Amino acid sequence: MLSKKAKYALQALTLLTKEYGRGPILISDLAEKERIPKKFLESILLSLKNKGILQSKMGKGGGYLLGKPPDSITLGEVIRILDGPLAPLPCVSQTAYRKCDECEDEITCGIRPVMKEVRDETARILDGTTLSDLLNNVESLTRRRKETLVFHI
Amino acid sequence: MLSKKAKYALQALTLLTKEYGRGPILISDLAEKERIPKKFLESILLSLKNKGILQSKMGKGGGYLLGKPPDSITLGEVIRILDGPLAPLPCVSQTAYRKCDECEDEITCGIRPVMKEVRDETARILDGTTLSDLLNNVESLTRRRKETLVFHI
DNA sequence: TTAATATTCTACTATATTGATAGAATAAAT
DNA sequence: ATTTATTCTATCAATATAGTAGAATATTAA
Repeated sequence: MLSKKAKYALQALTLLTKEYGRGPILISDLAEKERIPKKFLESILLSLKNKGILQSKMGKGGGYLLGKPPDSITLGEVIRILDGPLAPLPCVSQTAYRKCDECEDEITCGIRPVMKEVRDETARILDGTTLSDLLNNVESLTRRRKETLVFHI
Repeated sequence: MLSKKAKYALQALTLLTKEYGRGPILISDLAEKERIPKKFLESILLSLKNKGILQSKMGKGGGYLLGKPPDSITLGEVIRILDGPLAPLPCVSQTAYRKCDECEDEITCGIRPVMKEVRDETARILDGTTLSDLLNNVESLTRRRKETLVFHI
């Protein structure tokens, strides 16, 4: 399961994507609009900043903004920063390989190839989806709902 | 990440698959062979028994055995019992749907369709892989390694 | 029917992770 | 200087994970 940290991050980033190119947004605005505890969001945004996903400006007129174009930021990138590797076992992670501690002999482990496939499919999807895609999703889903509402009047 | 519980379960089940049809195996034998803390394995096997994956026999000559044929037990089934739903968000789980607590409006959430795809691919793989497949993996990997060793003599 | 064997049940305990908060320090703008 | 915001340090509560101890129960066999 995705942690709240990662979920909150994606929510805040979606908002920052919507406002991309229009200057910095306050933490408190993001927190209020997405109903995220402000101090908690603060630490999330800071981690994202330290990894280059976000930029920040201190003082009046300051706040947070995307550190690069939204079509160059993938969900995989963001989730790995907040929740760690996507792989279900350390021994099949591409970005953070580690031997499983219990594992005697990785080469003949029958579980590994299956988990490798899970990690590859997960990475394919999440590394192939950008913040722009996320915003497009929201917009097309919102459009679709409005049409349905009109139809029902 | 898979918990140790689920990993241990799959290791023990692989062994029980190998011995399928040859009567019950002692917890202590499973624990020793797979280097799993015995008391911990005990509780894992009990959960699997309560869900019909395993059968048990008490007393002398007792132990654990598969509750149904190994080609009818999927990894998805086992992992859900020990780690809960496969889905990265409760709102995209097929077997344990719940509304995300923070989520105002699920219908227009841009994250949801992506996570739905992740859960669908994960379920496709894990519900499509059985204990027999796991054992086949081990055996073909072991064969392949032996051939390589011979080649190097 | 008693002893031995093995699972089952109840109840803990330690450690790590998750989700969050408080307050001082620092930087920028006016 | 004052105001505005992020940044840093420290801490905290709740929950989940990993593991342990020991008594209770069921089965077999002598």
